[in-house]
Amino acid sequence: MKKVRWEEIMTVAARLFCEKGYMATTMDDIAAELYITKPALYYYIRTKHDLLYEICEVAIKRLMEGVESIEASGGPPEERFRELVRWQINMFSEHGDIINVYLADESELPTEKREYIRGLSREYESIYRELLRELIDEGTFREMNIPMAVRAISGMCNWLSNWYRPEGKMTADAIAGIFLDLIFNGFRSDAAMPGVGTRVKSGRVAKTTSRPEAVTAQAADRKH
Amino acid sequence: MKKVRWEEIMTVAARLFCEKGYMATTMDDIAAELYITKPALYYYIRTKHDLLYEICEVAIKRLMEGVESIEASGGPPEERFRELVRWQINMFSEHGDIINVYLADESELPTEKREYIRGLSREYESIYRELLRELIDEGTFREMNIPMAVRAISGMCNWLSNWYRPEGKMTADAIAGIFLDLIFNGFRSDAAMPGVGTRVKSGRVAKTTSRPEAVTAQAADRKH
DNA sequence: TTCAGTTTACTGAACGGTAAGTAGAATTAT
DNA sequence: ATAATTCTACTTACCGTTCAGTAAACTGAA
Repeated sequence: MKKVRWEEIMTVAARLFCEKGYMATTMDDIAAELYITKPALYYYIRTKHDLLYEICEVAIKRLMEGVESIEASGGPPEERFRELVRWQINMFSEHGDIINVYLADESELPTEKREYIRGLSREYESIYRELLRELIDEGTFREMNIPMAVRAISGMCNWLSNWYRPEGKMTADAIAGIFLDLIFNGFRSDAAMPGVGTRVKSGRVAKTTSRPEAVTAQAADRKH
Repeated sequence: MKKVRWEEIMTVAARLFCEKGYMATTMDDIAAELYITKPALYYYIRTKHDLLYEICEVAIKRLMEGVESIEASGGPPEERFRELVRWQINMFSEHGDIINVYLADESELPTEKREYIRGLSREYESIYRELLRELIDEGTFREMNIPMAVRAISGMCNWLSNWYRPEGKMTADAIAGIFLDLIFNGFRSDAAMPGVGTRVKSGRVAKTTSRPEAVTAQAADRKH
């Protein structure tokens, strides 16, 4: 079955692009990993760029799928927001190769395909902005510069590509939990509120805290 | 003067690596930009990797310089933390090319040099962790998973490499102001606090808020 | 016999890097 | 002061290698 083989090729290509980078991976590398020759590889694909394009498309579409099903769930904004962050961070453990390739090498795509992918990614961002708007309107979040807040949150999440290891101590869910705790409960201590002195070790507000989670997690870079 | 020419070469190389990526930039590209031939370029440098290495080293060292002078200033932890975030974000406007190359292509360095650079970057991170520790100990911040909080903050800041344009509407200072506001004052609305309604809008501590800043800022990617 | 899937053998272009040579300015010797 | 020498800053021409991609022949199963 051709489809099966094609998916194997995509998986291997994504892994190698992720490990070494798109430009540094040769078609011979990919072929060798599949125990075939380079021309055999070209029997299934047209160009190297196509490979990258398919990977990026799968990545952004998988991101969108999650977003759409969360939006369709009709839950309260806060829960939808939490689900969204969890989904995005989960991508790094469930589909690490493709999301890392997408984040690192999307810029290597030929202009037209790159613009198409970026269009999808703008759609994705706009959902984040709308959700933040809802959260502000319902009074959960305060007024803020929405595009900048989205960039801050995206940055926290997407930066996982620079340190997260699936085999590490921190699970994606644990990371999402900590990040959401920081977003919803802030960094500041209750005791730091002007006025009273002693710290109340987050009385009730922050009971979704992260404390029990491992306090360390090793880092090491992805590209060898 | 040879030093002068060498600095020109570094500047041009950083710009091209930033625009097209290290791997996609050829030595002829760099030479052409300097109106000389490739061998003339090799009169000044040893290898292509050296070029990348020097750029990364300048980037991380400039980051460290700032950190050290801030630490030496002996100000209160909160002010040092704010200065640190401002310094880091300012790197993107003052030395955008080198920091972007450092963040994007450091992984292309040959093993030994890469490890040296990563050692420096670990030192840099540990300063962040220590500062967070101080902030917690003095009661400004609550107990938290420090390494994860550092990653969240680094992510917010370093993600600038994916959307910040120096010629855009948002200045580095404005961005730092917004991010610091989010970190110190959180996302959550005062009204959303359970129990009692109004919270003191952090009397003095947080009057550096971002609200008046532009609510939008265009994004577009760096690599052509 | 057919044909999907594969191989061997190759092309053309581009790459990082080098060898060898040189114009002209700077330095030294006479 | 001038002639001889050395040095800086390059150039032309090229090497060895690697790359994406292809033509055409082969193989084994239905």
